[in-house]
Amino acid sequence: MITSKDEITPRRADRRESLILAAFHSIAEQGFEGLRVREVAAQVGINSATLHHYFPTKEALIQAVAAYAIQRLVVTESPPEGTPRELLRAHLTRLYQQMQQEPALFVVLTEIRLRSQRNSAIQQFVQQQQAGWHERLTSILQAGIQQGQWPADLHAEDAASAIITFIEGASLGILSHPRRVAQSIAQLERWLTIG
Amino acid sequence: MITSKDEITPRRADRRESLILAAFHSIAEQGFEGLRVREVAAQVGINSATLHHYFPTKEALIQAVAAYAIQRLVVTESPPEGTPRELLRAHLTRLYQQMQQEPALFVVLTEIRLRSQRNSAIQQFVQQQQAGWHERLTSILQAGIQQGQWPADLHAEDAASAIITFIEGASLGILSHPRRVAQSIAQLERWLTIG
Amino acid sequence: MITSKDEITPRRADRRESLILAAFHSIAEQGFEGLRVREVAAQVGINSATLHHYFPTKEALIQAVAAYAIQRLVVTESPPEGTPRELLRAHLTRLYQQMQQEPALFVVLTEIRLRSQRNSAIQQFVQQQQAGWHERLTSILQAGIQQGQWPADLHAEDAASAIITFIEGASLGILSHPRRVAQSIAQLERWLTIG
Amino acid sequence: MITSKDEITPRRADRRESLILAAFHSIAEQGFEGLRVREVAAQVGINSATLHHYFPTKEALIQAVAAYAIQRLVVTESPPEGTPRELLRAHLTRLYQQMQQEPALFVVLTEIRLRSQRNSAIQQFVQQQQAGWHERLTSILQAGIQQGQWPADLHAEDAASAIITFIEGASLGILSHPRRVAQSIAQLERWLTIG
DNA sequence: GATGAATGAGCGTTCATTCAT
DNA sequence: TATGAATGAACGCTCATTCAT
Repeated sequence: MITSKDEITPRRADRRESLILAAFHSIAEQGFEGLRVREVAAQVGINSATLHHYFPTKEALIQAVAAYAIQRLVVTESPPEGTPRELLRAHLTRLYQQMQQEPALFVVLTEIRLRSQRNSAIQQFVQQQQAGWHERLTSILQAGIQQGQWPADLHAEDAASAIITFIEGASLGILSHPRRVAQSIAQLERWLTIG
Repeated sequence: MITSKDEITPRRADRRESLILAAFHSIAEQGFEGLRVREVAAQVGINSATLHHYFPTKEALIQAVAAYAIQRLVVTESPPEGTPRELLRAHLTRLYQQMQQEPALFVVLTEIRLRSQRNSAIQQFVQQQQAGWHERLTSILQAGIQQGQWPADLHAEDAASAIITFIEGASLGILSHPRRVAQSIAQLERWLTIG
Repeated sequence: MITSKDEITPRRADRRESLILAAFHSIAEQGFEGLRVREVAAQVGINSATLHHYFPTKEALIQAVAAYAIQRLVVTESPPEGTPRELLRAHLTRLYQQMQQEPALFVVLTEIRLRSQRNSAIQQFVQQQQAGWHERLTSILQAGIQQGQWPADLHAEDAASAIITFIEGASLGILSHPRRVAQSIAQLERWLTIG
Repeated sequence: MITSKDEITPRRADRRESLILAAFHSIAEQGFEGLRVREVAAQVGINSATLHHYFPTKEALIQAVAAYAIQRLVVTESPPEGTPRELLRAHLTRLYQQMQQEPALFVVLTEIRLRSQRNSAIQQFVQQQQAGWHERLTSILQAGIQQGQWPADLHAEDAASAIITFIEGASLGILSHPRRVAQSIAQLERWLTIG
């Protein structure tokens, strides 16, 4: 027998997620500047006072969106089978595909990156993600160097940093300059001799 | 002999500039989200009503800041003497120095880039600047290819795009991840064989 | 049994009405020129932000006041028993009594008449009311002519127009020239041979 | 020889008049609500600060407009030749013609009438004008009664009041309901047996 | 007399948040 | 949990008026 109590928790989680998604899309379309608690609540079909039962403050909602967006960008997933070159290629390809399929995610991520400079809670998310991402890229590159797929004088760490910097630049350009981003990715792959 | 009339125009221009600068720093520190006309006016020591004497609306002030910031980032300057490699190297070095000396400019530029996706007036500024920048990079690279400084199979346009994408990523990281940006730049210069 | 739900709507309606009344009196005393939403809200004992809970804009409040004032001036009521002469007499008497009892209503109505020249929403209210009023007056007069209470050569329409014009002039004078209005009404009734 | 001093006074008077006219038209189009000192000044081609050399306050300008408008409506002019009936007929005809030729004057006069209820300075102008007007109408009517042009039981004073009330109602309707005003005037003239 | 610059006071409106129900 | 009502604080902006030049 299902009591109402059994349902409350999943319902609560569902609604939290709906609110995060609604906020996410608001930010994608109007930036943090245009984010309105009332609007987010309305999109989910609830009163804005009710939203505060799920997120005590607007800031809490924003943090949840930040966590959600960052987790959406899977850059430290468990590596599938493949040589380092294949892994790196797959990594970039996957990111670029995601950029094309849901540019909104990358717009939001850039908003978050900018906001992280003034918001320590968000900064932590970002730092963590970037650290893991950098580590993973470095380990792929180092493995490749050891296997002779890249020259021994390639700086694995620097190249990892460059890839991240690059992807962040692409995130910023994907919506307004998609062609430039495509060219950039192609060039990056050539430099990494995985093109 | 200096009459009062001679001074009136410069004074007005001065105050306009002061307001733009104050707004610029507000945006650098708090983003567009945190930009308040009262605060900007106070920073300059005037009443907010007086600010509207110089900028009819907040939006006009924002556009002036955008124009100012974009013009500060000189990426299409008349080329100094040098070979294409030297030119490109100087270009990147100069940008990186500017990033270190005034990271605020790059933070604001990123804010502007983001806002340009929702503001057509700003979008025009950005488009124009990016077009000029891309053109200049391409011409440097093509000249270098012709002179044999870069392999003939280097895609000048793609590389130019990659450099821009890259610098935009660096702009986003310069404040919170300066080390990563430094490594990235070093790697980019190696890829461009100008390191 | 009265549930809270039963009460919510009347409460909301009550407050709306209170606000309309407060705005009405503000207009009566200070004209549209002197109407301040903060003041209206304060008169009702609420924050001005709360007023916007009931009326999204000042203009919406003004329209509600216009509708209220026009509806207060009942000039197209279902006719009570009586001959056309009696009806017309009762009509004028009633209007004059209302002028004396609540001159504020007529002041506000004049403000509305003036504003209707620049405000199409209000213009509609006014046009509708005047059309209905004119029609009713005309039908009373025509009935009277048919019954021989007025000479056959009386222009029912013209007389109806004259009565309306007359009442509007009286509305304008009732506060500052009550004696003149009294004399005017007396004279009008004599001309209509109902005095 | 004409010195600049000789010219200053007439120039000053001219400019004052221009400003009054500009304010008059502003009020006619937008009411007192929409009257802006800056706009009036701009219409005359001067700075709003300069306007304050001619009228110390907005209120002073408004009073000047009130005086101007009231003086424009000549209702106490020295009587031309004619019988009382002819005089009264000419009086009404002239007013109606003026209404058709420059309805703006009557709109402004109604604004002034309304404002006079809250502004003692304007109230004086209005009272004075109305007193003179009423006196003149009464004397015409009384003369006519004495000469047998109107029945002896016509109340001269009441009829004078009625005419004034009537014209004020017509002023309010001339712009939005010209047909109704025309019918009203025709009816009034019939009642006065001057039609 | 004329003006550009400046301002204080105030305006209508917004919005995240609180609270009684 | 859900909400309508309420609010304080603030926002961008307006405007008559003042003042130094």
